[in-house]
Amino acid sequence: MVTGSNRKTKQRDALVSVLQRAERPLSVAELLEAASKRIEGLGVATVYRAVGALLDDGRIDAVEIPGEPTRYERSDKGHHHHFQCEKCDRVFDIAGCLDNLRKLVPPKFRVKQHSVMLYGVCATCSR
Amino acid sequence: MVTGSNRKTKQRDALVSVLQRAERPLSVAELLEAASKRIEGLGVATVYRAVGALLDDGRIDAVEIPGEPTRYERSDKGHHHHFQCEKCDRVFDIAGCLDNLRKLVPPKFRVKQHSVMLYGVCATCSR
DNA sequence: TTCTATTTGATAATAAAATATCATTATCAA
DNA sequence: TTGATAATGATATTTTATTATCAAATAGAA
Repeated sequence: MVTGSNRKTKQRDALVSVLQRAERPLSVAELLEAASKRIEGLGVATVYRAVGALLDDGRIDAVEIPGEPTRYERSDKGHHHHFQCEKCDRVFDIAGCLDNLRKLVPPKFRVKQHSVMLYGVCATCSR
Repeated sequence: MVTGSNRKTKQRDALVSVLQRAERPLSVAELLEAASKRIEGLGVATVYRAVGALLDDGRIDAVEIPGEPTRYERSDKGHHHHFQCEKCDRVFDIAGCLDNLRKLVPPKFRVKQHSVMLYGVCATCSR
C-alpha cells in the first residue's frame, strides 16, 4: 500500500493541534467546531479524512460508545477508561483501571482487551 | 398512553420462551433464527415488535456494544457484565462486578451506572 | 360461527454516521 | 513561477439497524 504524499495543510495542522491539546476525546463534530475557530470554512469531509489518516498512523485512537458518535483521542495517553456525562454528553478520561477484570471470566475464556464506561454527571454539570 | 390489548400469539410465545431459556444475550437475528425453528415464516418485524414490547414492560434489557447490533436478555439476571468473542461474535454473561469502579472517578463526578465489556476468545472457539 | 380490531409478514422508509464523488483550490518540486 | 497532483469543501451515496406502512391473517368476545 502506497501512502499518498501527505502534504502539509493548514487544516491538518489545525486538527492535529486540537487533538494534541484536547484533554478529553473529541467527536468529529467537536473537532470541526474547535478547528473551525482557526480555519474558516473547514468542511466535515476534511475532518473525517484527517481522522482516518491519524487512525491509520496510530497517532489517535477511537473511543466508541453505543449510540454515540465516535470520539478520538491521542494514542499516547496509556491505558485508561472513560466517563460520559448525561447532561453535557462530553466524554472524560478516567485515570487508572481495575486489572482484576480477568478474574471475572470463566476458565478457557481468553481476555484480550476490555473497556469500562462510567456514566453519570460531570463536575461542571453537578454544580 | 393506552397500551393495546395484547393478544396471545404463537410468535410472541415463542420469542418470550427463547429469551427465557437463553443463557446469553441474543440479537434480533439470533432471536429470529431460534424462534423460526418453531414458527415457520416468522418475520423480523414481529421480532422487533415483541422486543420493543418486552423492553417497555421491563421484562428484558438491551445490551449495547459499539458497532454491533443490540442484544437482549432477561432483566431478572441481576447486575453483571459481558464478554464478546472475536471469533464467533457471540456475547456471554460474566458473573460478578468490580464495585470499586467509583474510586476511579475524580471528585465531584457522580457515577450513576457503568458498563464493562471484555473482548477475547470464548471457551468453544479456544479449542 | 361471526365479526372486528389486533397482529403478522413483506417491504418500503427512516436515521445517522461514515464514505465516495468531483470540480475547485492549494501545495511544493523543478 | 509553473505545472502536476494532492487536498479541500459541498454534497451525494452508502451502510446498517430500526421503524413505518399496509394488505392479509388471526385472535377472541359475543
